[in-house]
This record gives sequence, structure tokens and C-alpha cells, in this order.
Amino acid sequence: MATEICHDRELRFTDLRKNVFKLIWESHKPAKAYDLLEKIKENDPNAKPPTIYRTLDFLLDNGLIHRLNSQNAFVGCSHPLLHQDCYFLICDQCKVIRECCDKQLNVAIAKTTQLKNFKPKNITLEIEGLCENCSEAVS
Amino acid sequence: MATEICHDRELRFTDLRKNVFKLIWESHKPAKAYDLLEKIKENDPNAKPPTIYRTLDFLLDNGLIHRLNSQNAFVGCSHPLLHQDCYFLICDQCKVIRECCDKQLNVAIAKTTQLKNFKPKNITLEIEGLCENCSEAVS
DNA sequence: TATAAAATGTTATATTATAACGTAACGTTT
DNA sequence: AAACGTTACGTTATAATATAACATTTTATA
Repeated sequence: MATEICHDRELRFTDLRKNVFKLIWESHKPAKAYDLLEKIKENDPNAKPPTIYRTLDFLLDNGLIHRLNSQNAFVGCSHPLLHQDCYFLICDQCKVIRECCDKQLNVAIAKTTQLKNFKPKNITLEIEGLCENCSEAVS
Repeated sequence: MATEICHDRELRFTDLRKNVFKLIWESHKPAKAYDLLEKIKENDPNAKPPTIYRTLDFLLDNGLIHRLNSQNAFVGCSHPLLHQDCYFLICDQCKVIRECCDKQLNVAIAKTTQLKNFKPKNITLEIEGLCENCSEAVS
């Protein structure tokens, strides 16, 4: 999938980029830059912070991953094409991330910003709490 | 105002806390921890990172300031009592922050999280873009 | 194969944040 | 006031996150 996207866009989906991308996708939990670095180092002992941050930038720029500002961490993007604004549900307990879109919510944001004559370019919406699984487990 | 809140809650609003609080309020732009530290050092040359981070934690815990996750920075809370969920408009250009509340928006968030059986505890909503002033200046 | 652009390597350092432990100030009990 | 516990602050060190700057390699293609 990501491979095809990169191909279509004539981007180079190098081994490094593939590996980082895979690592991020292997868990649905947020991946920390330096944890990724440690894992990349297993195969490539010369990897250093810029190695990973550059790769993350590439993946971010091309909409293949997202950055969670509240966590300083990265997650895969579940719908890299056809991209609307999306938000994240982050479970405190199990750390699982869910990427969600909601038209009503986007409308509400558009309305309220319009009222304030603000032109949004970038929206960070991250909701921490208890996911369905974990809240069942608690009760 | 903050003084009264602290008094009512039997919290100690020490000089340090007052000074940091004032510094944060003096601009409506996000204040960075180490910039605050530099300013505090002018009066108290012994101040060190924990000085400022502890103070920020106190102010955050008591709802007197907010942390902007997308900026690693801090802004005053414009309505420290009666606190609903609020969001932030952050102007790319002039860096001015506006703290806003919108009932419709809160409803939309409540609805969409409920649909996903997610129990929100903490919501980060930060919208970067162009504020009214700056978008007029551009056109 | 020469070349330009893109990607990666490498060194160093900037920025943001916290752990851990010690001392001082404050408020209460006696 | 003396003793005590708590809260705040001082101090040292270091962890965690991120980028600047420049060198080298790889790639695509002219």
C-alpha cells in the first residue's frame, strides 16, 4: 500500500523508510523516535538520530504517518490517500491509538473557527481516555 | 484573581509562582519554559530548570495556565474558574493565542467519542492558522 | 560516464524535561 | 517557643527529544 503510494508519487521508498514505516505499523501504539532508532540500530548499527528524524519527516510529509503532539510519538496513518482531517483516541491504559474521522466534528470546528474569523491550516485533536476494551475491563 | 483563587484553595501563591504566572500572562503568546527561566534568572540567578518546571506544574495543576502540546509552550488560562473544555487558536504569523470554548464543538466531540465507546479524560485541541488580524494584513 | 539531485552518514549540539537528594520555610501541635 | 511534619525550593546531574551543518554515497538520467 505505502509502497504503491510512493511509487505513484515517484518517491523513493527505500529500505530504511520501509523499515521505519513497518516498525511504526507493527504496533498500534505510538512509536517514540528513539525507540525506533534502537530497533533500526539492530540492523544498522550506524544509525543516529538524524537517520530516524529524517525518515520520520519523509513519512510525515507524505501522509504515511502522523505525529501525536501530546505524546511526542508517531503512529501510522490508516487512510493515507483521500485525507480528511482526523483525530486520535489515545487509551491511557493500553496505549492503543485509534485514528478517526467525523464529519459532524469537522463541521463544528469549521463553524467555530469561522465565527472567530480564524483560518485553520493545521488541527491537532488528540483525546486521551479509556478505550472500549479497557473500560469494560475496569467495570 | 489568581491570588484569590489560590487563597480560597489554601494554596501558597509564592513570589516565584506569582512571577512565573505574571510572565506567562504578560504576553498572549506561548511562553517557553527556558525563556521563562531566563527571565526568572534576572532576579534569581540561582534558578534552574526544576525551578521553572515545578512552578509550571503547580500552575497547570491548578488550572491557572495551559500547556500547548503542539508548541511545547504555556499560556495563561482565561477562565480559571468554571472550567469547561476549551480549545486554542494559534496564529502562525503573530503567534497570538486565543482560548475558546464552544458548546456545539464539545457536543460534537462527546457524540463522536460516545459512538466509539471511548471515555475521554483529556482533550487536546489546538488549531494553527491565520488569525483575523493577520489574514486581513495579508489580503 | 558525467552530472545533478536525493538520500544517507557523521559529528556536534540545541532544546525540552525529570530524577534524586538536600535544605529552608511554613503551619500546627504540644 | 520547641518539635514535628509538610510543602516549597535549591542543587547536581542526566534523560529524552530534536536539529544544524557539512561530508559522502546512491540514484536517475542526460
